Amino acid sequence: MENEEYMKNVLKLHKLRVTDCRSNVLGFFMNNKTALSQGDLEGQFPQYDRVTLYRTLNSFLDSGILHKIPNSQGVATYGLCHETCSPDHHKHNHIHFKCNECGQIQCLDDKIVPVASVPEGYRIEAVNMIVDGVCANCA
Amino acid sequence: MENEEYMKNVLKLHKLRVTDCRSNVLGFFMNNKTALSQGDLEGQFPQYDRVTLYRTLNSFLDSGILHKIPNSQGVATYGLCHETCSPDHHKHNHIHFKCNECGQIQCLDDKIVPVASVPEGYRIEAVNMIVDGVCANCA
DNA sequence: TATATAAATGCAATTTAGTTGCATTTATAT
DNA sequence: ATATAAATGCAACTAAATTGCATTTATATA
Repeated sequence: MENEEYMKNVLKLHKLRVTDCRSNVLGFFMNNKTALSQGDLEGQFPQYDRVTLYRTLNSFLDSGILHKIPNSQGVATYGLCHETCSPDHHKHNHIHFKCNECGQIQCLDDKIVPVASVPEGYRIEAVNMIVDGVCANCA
Repeated sequence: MENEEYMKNVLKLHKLRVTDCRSNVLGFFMNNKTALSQGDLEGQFPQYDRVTLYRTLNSFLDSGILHKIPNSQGVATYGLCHETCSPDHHKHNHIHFKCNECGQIQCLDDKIVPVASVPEGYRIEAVNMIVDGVCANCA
């Protein structure tokens, strides 16, 4: 378990009120190397209402603590923002990796998304790269 | 409207039985430059049951006629496979573009996904690149 | 061309993910 | 210490997708 004070500071820095739910959820993300879903939170924190967990995720999204990871449908997954993100300007130029064996989704924070090419007249606002395969643990 | 015979041949080539629903849905995809969702099909084909449309999409996915396009949640969208795909080996090395104005999702068939880099010991099986921005029509 | 059969369809019901409204509780600025 | 704006819990609801089953249909083959 990470330092409780540290969680509080992160929340305050993002202008969020400090509550038990937020501190614990943030700590869970910090101690996890993988992306997490609403379902993961429900499993970990039965003491909090589903709706509260949804709203916690959304407040973290809005404040730039988490980013949503695109996938091929199903459940939404979220990853910690390691770069400095503001609500309306997320910068996630790292690659996301989904292991087809264990199902876990990771942010490859040190793997930069390569430059994308689009047709004449198109404007790029964000680029996401999702790699599917087998992680080192499962290989 | 495309040639009815052509649709039938495509279905037969993918070892699918030829039905009205499948021919019409396939034709709709062929005449559309953009990716389509279940909802798009329901709007276009009120004569078919929702469940039938779901199953049509899934049979097209399984047989390699369509591929699923990753997104940041919401509804699933599907695009025609232009390369030759088999059920378990889809090759979609083109970039997907989502316009934030009109909401349409396109397969940029001639824009190749650049090479991804992953950590030591990771194996790559598929790479998806999704670009968000504004298309030429909306710019 | 007729027919057996495996597959596709339609309908009802269910599951799962996510959202909304509202009363109550709580964090925090003063 | 307290006013108040925000967070929580609960119930109800919406939307997306799935499952089971009876009926219909495509198609292989006799």
